[in-house]
Amino acid sequence: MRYWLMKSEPSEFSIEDLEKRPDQTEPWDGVRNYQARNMMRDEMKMGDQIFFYHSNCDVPGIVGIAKVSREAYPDFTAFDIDNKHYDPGSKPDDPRWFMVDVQFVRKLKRTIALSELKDRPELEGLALIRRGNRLSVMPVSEEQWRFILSLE
DNA sequence: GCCAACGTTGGC
DNA sequence: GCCAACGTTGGC
Repeated sequence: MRYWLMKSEPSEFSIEDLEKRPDQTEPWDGVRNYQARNMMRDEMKMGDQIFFYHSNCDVPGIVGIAKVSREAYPDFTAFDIDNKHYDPGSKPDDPRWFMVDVQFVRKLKRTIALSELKDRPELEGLALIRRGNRLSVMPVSEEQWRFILSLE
């Protein structure tokens, strides 16, 4: 099993929104970055664990845990001309963008803030805190996963 | 293939 | 709201 971190703006979709879904599952649509797409399409497997990260908010940081509940399939929002993630270059018979479904596991007891993660030498290699990083889906090593949970 | 212009992300 | 750091686009 592998570990990941996925970013979402809580004003768009928060961990609370995921928890409130009837089956607590949601398609992770709207990713329009090739690196992030490749990880979802090629590497994320059923049951993989995910840190749910809130970005672009008062206290950016890790707020909860989710897991992969459906492996990659075409992101249908790319086909919908009225959707803000519409991409005319992606066709149903030749899709450009893929997504996975994620399912709520639990909220953390507290937000582990980005500022706190940056202070930890143990997390030096974490993609999230590399300068200029803007990836919305990124891998987390098992060691990093355990260490971050120990901060909770 | 180069690179300037432009758009987006996301912390602050 | 500002702006650094990217990624993408498109003219050449």
